[in-house]
Amino acid sequence: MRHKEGNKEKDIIEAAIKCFAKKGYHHSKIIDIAKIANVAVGSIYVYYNNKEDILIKIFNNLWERLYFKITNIEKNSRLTPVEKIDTMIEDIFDAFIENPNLAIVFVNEQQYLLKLSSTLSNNFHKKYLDVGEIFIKEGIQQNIFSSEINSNIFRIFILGAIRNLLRYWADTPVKISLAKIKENVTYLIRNGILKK
Amino acid sequence: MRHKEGNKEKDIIEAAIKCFAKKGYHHSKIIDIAKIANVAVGSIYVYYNNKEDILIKIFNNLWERLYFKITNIEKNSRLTPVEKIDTMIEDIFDAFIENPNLAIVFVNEQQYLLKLSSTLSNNFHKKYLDVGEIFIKEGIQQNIFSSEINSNIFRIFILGAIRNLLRYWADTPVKISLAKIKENVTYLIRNGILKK
DNA sequence: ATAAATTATGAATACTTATTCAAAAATAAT
DNA sequence: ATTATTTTTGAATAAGTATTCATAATTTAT
Repeated sequence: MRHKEGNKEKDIIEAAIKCFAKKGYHHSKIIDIAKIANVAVGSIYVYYNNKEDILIKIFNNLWERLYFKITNIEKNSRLTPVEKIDTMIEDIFDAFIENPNLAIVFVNEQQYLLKLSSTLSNNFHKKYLDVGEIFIKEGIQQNIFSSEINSNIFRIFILGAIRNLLRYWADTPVKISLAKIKENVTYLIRNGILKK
Repeated sequence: MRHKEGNKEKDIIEAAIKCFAKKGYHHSKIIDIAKIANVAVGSIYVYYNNKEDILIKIFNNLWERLYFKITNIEKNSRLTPVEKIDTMIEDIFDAFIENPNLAIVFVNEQQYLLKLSSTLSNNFHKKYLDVGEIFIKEGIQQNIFSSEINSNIFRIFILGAIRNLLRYWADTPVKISLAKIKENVTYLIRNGILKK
């Protein structure tokens, strides 16, 4: 049996991330992706059902990795709720440090994808959010977080804030360091803007 | 000279908002918009240069209105920096209360548009952000806000958070009231999650 | 009432682009 | 070396859809 030499499947998905980041999903043409990946147009359809399928797989990979990390945080009973949220935020930032293009695709196409991915069987994105909400509830139960906070609203609040910052950072990586952003986010979440 | 009876220009832009909200910009067809607006396909091209032009005008209208409001806040010297930010947040939420569809279009297409609108002459969006940043700097200068906060990061942080909450709210208006969301956002920005 | 000007129409056009598939190339098995 | 199997290819196909424009309808002016 013939054994594949290169890894076209991987080449294609990496090319797609580059292309989607640069032009956006809807403006990326299959032929663009093929050129970046150095394969023929037809080859893409050997490894993926269609264009949408590529995007779905990009996201599923990402959320699977993040879900793996958050379950590790959850298992670590020595961490306080504050530390859990800090670590969770750190993991999200870290996931994008190695791949700014992925960050851009994430912030731009995530919403479009939610409509499709909700039908997927292993929805790592949903699972991830559920664990995140548990952390907030723990903090409130343990009387560490203010009980005035609605955990659902907070979850959406914080993810939106991070997403927007990542987009900004990914677009202009020179202007400000991700470490600085991470620091500010952690501070703002803990203390808000008012001076103590 | 002939005088227009109805207002097709307005009908079209309102139909476009509905359609973009429901299907997304890229999946909305000109013929869809024409049907909703009760006009012929050709009429759309009488009032707008092309499909993109409609989207650009939707956003320009929105940011123009918000810019008008924020300049009024700026002029009101009796307000403290905290009150200014509170009012600013309130205005953003209010702008979408009357038109949930506009909120959906805003959160979904804003990013795609930034690439185009940056070339526009009256960029109300940019002007708006600049005034917002002034409020933060005032607060830090007057020693009311923590000086650990980077005003640029905060601006992006807070707008991202609001955008994400609006999207959530617009998608599921029954689950949670906008008033409740607004309340939580104000609280979080002031105090963070930690109990005092 | 007629002409002039304006506004509205939608079938036809032109263009883009995702997807297919028959054939070729590359590799493995005999 | 020959055959079988797998992988790759890209021109051709198919489908969709933004935009145009000649014509019609409507309103205003004379």
